[in-house]
Amino acid sequence: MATLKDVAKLANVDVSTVSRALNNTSYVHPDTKERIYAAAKELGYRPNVMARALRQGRGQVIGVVVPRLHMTIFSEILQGIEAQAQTLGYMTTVCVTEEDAKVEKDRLNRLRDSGVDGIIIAGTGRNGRLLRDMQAGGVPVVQLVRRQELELSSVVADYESCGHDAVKFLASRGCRRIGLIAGAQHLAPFHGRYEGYRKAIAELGLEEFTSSSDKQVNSFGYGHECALQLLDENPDLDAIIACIDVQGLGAIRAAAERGLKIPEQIKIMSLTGHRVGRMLETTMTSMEMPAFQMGEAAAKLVIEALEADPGHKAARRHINFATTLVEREST
Amino acid sequence: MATLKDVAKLANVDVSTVSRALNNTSYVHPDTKERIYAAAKELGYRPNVMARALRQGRGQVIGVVVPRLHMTIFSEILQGIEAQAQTLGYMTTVCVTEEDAKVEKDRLNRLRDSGVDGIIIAGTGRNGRLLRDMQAGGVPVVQLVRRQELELSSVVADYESCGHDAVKFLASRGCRRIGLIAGAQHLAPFHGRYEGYRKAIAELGLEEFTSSSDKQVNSFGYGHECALQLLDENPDLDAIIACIDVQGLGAIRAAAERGLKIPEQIKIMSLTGHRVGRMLETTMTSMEMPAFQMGEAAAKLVIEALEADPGHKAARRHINFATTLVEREST
DNA sequence: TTAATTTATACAAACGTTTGCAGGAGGATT
DNA sequence: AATCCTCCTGCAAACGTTTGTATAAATTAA
Repeated sequence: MATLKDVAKLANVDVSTVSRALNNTSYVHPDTKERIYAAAKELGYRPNVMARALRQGRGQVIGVVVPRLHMTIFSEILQGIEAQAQTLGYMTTVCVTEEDAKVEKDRLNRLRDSGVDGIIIAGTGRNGRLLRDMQAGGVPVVQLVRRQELELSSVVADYESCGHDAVKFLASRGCRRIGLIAGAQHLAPFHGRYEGYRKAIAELGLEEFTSSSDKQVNSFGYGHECALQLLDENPDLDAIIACIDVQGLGAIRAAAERGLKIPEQIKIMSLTGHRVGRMLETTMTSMEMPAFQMGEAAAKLVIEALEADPGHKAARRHINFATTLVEREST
Repeated sequence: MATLKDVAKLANVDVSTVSRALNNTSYVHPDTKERIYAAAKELGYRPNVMARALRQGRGQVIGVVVPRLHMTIFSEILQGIEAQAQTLGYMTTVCVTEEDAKVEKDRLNRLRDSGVDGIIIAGTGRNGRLLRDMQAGGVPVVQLVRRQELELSSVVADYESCGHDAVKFLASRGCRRIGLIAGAQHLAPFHGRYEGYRKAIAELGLEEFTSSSDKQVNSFGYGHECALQLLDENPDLDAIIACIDVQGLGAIRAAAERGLKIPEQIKIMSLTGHRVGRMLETTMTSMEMPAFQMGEAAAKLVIEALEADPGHKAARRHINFATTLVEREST
């Protein structure tokens, strides 16, 4: 691998001049520049990212921390992050926590040690202190999907209106006994959706039906179990709202097991569409989240923060994406 | 951030001694060691990964290149890679190519420049030269899912027997007119499955029915279009094999659109289960691929290669995972 | 014409590690 | 008593950049 030194030797100048020429960072005589470019090209010179990182104290990398990828919205968001980061010249390193706060802590420390310039995290909510420290230490942090610390920037969807609109929509379709698979209330997205649900139900003068479980919240099983519970306790339910798609699939299964026809006897919808809904046999109505764009936004946010002012003094920003209802066969 | 120098000063020794003590890389007097540990702890010392990377020429990072993540087997494989890499002390940086050879080339170069120690790639097959160069240049490369260069190690599933077994299975269920959604023949997994299909069909003395499209191969639309074509050209088809789950979903939709009952009138199965099958309304029979384990294997392979011998002289290894048939309601 | 400015280049330090080499102290072996 | 290990530590170089400072030449301003 050719180094700056090699190029300098070939072009008959000092390494500093080569550096300045290649980075356009100071005056360099056009002729010299020419010679340097030629030399660099001839040697196939490519700057050593590690050396640059050491010198500059940052390595053009952003760290992404998610609970999991498979069968979740995060795989799509990650694609958005990666695409945007690449176009801005950054690499993306990803850590999967399996929703374990210990693992999350460890990964965050590793990321910091490895010198990432910024962090995007869909967290467990139990490492707020560490995250604030990192932000204070000059590594901007953007919260993804789950907003947990107001002191940190975030990119989320409007969960409350999402839950609210879903109820209103179902009511407009004639539903009066609407259940919610509530999800983990300590996580903002689930809590927000519940709030929206609750308010809409109150506004309409209806009764609340909710259910939760201590299974892994991002799963088919969670939806299945909760839906069964809802249906068994309230046989006259006419709609079930699931917070995420895989839960919705579980609910569909549960309805089938109880011999209920969708959508005639019961309507089912999801509040976090990630385009699975339209692939099903009975396509599922859902509030679609612009996952890819949310990823792009998060990447843009964190990179702007770290490039704009190294002192991270910029005000925190909270970006709220609207969700759009897509009606399909399940309602 | 405390540096080695700070620790050295506090412990009253030279930085080199601190380095050796902390890395257990040479004799250090127990008392001195004690002092050094104490000093390091007091200062909250954490080694600077970038400096170490520069010095050692490698940064404990492996690069992963995939065509996409969302709704594909790669999101699960990536989880396996990440988990294994982390336990072996490596970070994972991920690049998404969208199946574009130009993008792939660019990402590979960026990865190389940024000093990754190894690469795991599910590639387009059009950058073989570059990949071989990288391997020759000391950066081990492992091909993932798609084996394209025999000179490089690989982790794949046994596609041929997968296609073969599927046909045999369907035949055992009484099917005689079995169609295949063939996929992109320039990609090994699809080609292999076709070969298995072809051979089994021949052994059974049956007729071949295949279909392909020039849509994005990893999609619902691909499966849908191909299935419609198969069904319209051969109304008496009694089974359709899709290479991957999302294609299978498309095929199910297509069958429904043609008014065919599953599994009575037509059986449908997928050859790359990634656990979507069991969540559907009509659960889908599929050859399940141990995606997570394949990811783990790939990570282990690439890390062993780079740690075992820096000269990368080790023989290439090809790991072939068996797939297991899981029968569900669609057959 | 002289002083001030701009342009162009080189020197050298720094970023924080790891590591080859040298050397001192002490014990064991000849 | 000389030699040879083993244990322990420090010095200094190196990894490949970026960047502050110095300086010389060319240009402009006064």
